[in-house]
Amino acid sequence: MRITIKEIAKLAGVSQATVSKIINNYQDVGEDTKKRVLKIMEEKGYRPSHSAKTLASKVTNVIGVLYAGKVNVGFNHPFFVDVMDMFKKKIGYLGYDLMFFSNEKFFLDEEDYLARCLHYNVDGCIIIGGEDIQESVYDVDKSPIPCIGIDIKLTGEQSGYLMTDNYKVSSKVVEHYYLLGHREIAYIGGKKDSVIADIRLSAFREVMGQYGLPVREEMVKYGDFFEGSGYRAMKELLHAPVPPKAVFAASDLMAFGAIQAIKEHGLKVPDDISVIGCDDISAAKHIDPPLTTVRQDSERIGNLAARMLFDLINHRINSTSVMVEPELMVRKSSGPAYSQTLMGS
Amino acid sequence: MRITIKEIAKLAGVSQATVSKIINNYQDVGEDTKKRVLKIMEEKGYRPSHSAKTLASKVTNVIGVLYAGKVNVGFNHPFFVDVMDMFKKKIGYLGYDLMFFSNEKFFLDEEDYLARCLHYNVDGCIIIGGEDIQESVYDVDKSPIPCIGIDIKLTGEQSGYLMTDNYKVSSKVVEHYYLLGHREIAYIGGKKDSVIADIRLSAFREVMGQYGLPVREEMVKYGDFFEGSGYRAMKELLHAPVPPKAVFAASDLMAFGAIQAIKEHGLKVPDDISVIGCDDISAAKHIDPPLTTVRQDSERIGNLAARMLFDLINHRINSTSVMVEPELMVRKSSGPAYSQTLMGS
DNA sequence: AAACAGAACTAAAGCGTTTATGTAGAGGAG
DNA sequence: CTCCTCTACATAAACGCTTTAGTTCTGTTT
Repeated sequence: MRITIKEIAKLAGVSQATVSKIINNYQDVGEDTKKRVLKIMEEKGYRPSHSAKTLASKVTNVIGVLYAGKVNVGFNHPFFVDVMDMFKKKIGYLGYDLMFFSNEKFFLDEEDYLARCLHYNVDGCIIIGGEDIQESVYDVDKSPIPCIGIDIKLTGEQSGYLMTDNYKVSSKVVEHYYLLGHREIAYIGGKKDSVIADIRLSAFREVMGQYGLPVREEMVKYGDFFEGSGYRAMKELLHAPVPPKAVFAASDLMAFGAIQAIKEHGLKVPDDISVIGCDDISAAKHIDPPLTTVRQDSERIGNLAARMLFDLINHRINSTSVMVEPELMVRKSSGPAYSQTLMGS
Repeated sequence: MRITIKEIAKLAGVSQATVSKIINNYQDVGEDTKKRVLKIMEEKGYRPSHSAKTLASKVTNVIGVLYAGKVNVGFNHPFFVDVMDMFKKKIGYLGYDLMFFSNEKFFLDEEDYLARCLHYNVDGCIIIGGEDIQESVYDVDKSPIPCIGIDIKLTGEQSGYLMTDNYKVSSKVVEHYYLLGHREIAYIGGKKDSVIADIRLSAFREVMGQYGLPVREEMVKYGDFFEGSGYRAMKELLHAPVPPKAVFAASDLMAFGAIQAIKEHGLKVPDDISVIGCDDISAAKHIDPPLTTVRQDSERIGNLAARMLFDLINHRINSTSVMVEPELMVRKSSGPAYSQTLMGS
């Protein structure tokens, strides 16, 4: 059936050990035997068995990919997809393949992430955060398995994490609006219990304070990151006694909803009201007007994640965390505070 | 270190075989021993070793995911991402995990897909097509490993494939335009050597013929599926002696480019020129005007792929292929042929 | 010439499972 | 009471690789 080391050894007239050593680049093998054995392997189409190798050596060269959220953000989350794309490239280059664990039932336990990791004996894993984290992911954080979290704080001995500096997300938006002359900014946030939304909101409040700007509570709304909630929040804002002239939505989709609401209200973006989103999803630059938004550096995060995980696995570093700077993509949906007045005068 | 069957067996006072049988639900084990052993496994936190199990049984419960294209479409291809998302859910439910092979160097060979599959001993694999297929994927098609191709024709004994019915893609667009009164339709296709683009174009020609409509060669342009090429193609079309009133672009991004070109030319969509795209990417409904486009049923494809692969693995079916019907998403970018004239009169 | 060192290789145990084969004991048929 | 059939287990080999601890041989040193 399968061509094994044993057969190669027999054909080459050497021992299994020698063949194994050739495969693994040991030094104590003669040049000529090496050539002869390699030739036979080539001819016979020898393929090493991953399971046998793993069983014997305990090394898999496999990285587990865990989605920690209760709702399966899966593949189609714009930010995580970009991160993973880069991560896969980098970690692949370093010699690892990726294992995606199914979210469905597993041996004995339903959502036992650690069990999955131990089962496959992964060399390390990457944990994708998000909202509504399942507690059981922290079991692998605490285990000796090296792991890197994206948008989730891992504090284990062999863990590290990466996330966008969400404080800077808010501060860049506030600064941009401030420079455009805006003095009041409305905020459409994510779910109240979302960690990230929380950081952004408190950063927003803090930075506003630094610029000496007030934050009226009626100017703060909560959505769910999706379009409809942005639409509804904006409707409410438009019906406030003094509607805002500048809005910061914590996701692009909510910003889309907000723009829709503004248009329906007979106003123009950005002439009457400026809107800034967050994420820079691909649609952002195609809508009307092209959306000013905050872009997370997903490439850099994916790249760093791969490198950090590699170093963690090889004991080159200890537990670390890094905050990655976001970038403000200035497009057409944000404009000066008084353009309307100026045009009207 | 690791808790093994052996230890469980010793603790329970039974043989390894008995423990193994309990894990694998064999019938010849007494109820009370079963309970006792399960309890001990639970207490000791026993986790089966995948590699040992695989080595002994030859079954991995792992599906390999192969991207067959030379350019790494990776995770962020809108259509394939949706397909994979559904596929992962379904196949996970059936008890399989997913292995993504890195595109980078591998043992001995650079791009030897079959080697990867044999190395990991996958139970089956899913092959993601696209443009510029690497010949070596057909090695696994021809091998006894069950595989399902998405947008790639696999004809092996243990293979099957799924793709959108690209004939219908063209025919639905032509029919829609025909019903709106259009009699001439311009076509902006993909790369000349792209299989899928080719099917769509010849289907376009054929269906146009069925409706008795002419296809002037100057109304057929080739792009590369990206925005810029759609923009350039449209520019050319606009400068034709008789510019078209209806355009079918073989990708949404090219449609975006075309719309941009039309706007810059001082014309309106759809009043002056109608545009239809293909893919229904998320941005399509957000642009101005919302794009009429053809949607591939990625959920259905992912779902079917999982089921077919499962049946192939378990010898419930033989080689099969299915064409999945696309859906025309009618939005605002396509309108009646003579609206301009009507409005002008 | 004896002793030794290093290079090139081998033997065999071990990794954690599965599984074919074997067997002890209980119960039923004759 | 013996023989047979089940049931409920046990034994041990096998899976394909790695790795430790040798072993053999060649060449150098004293």
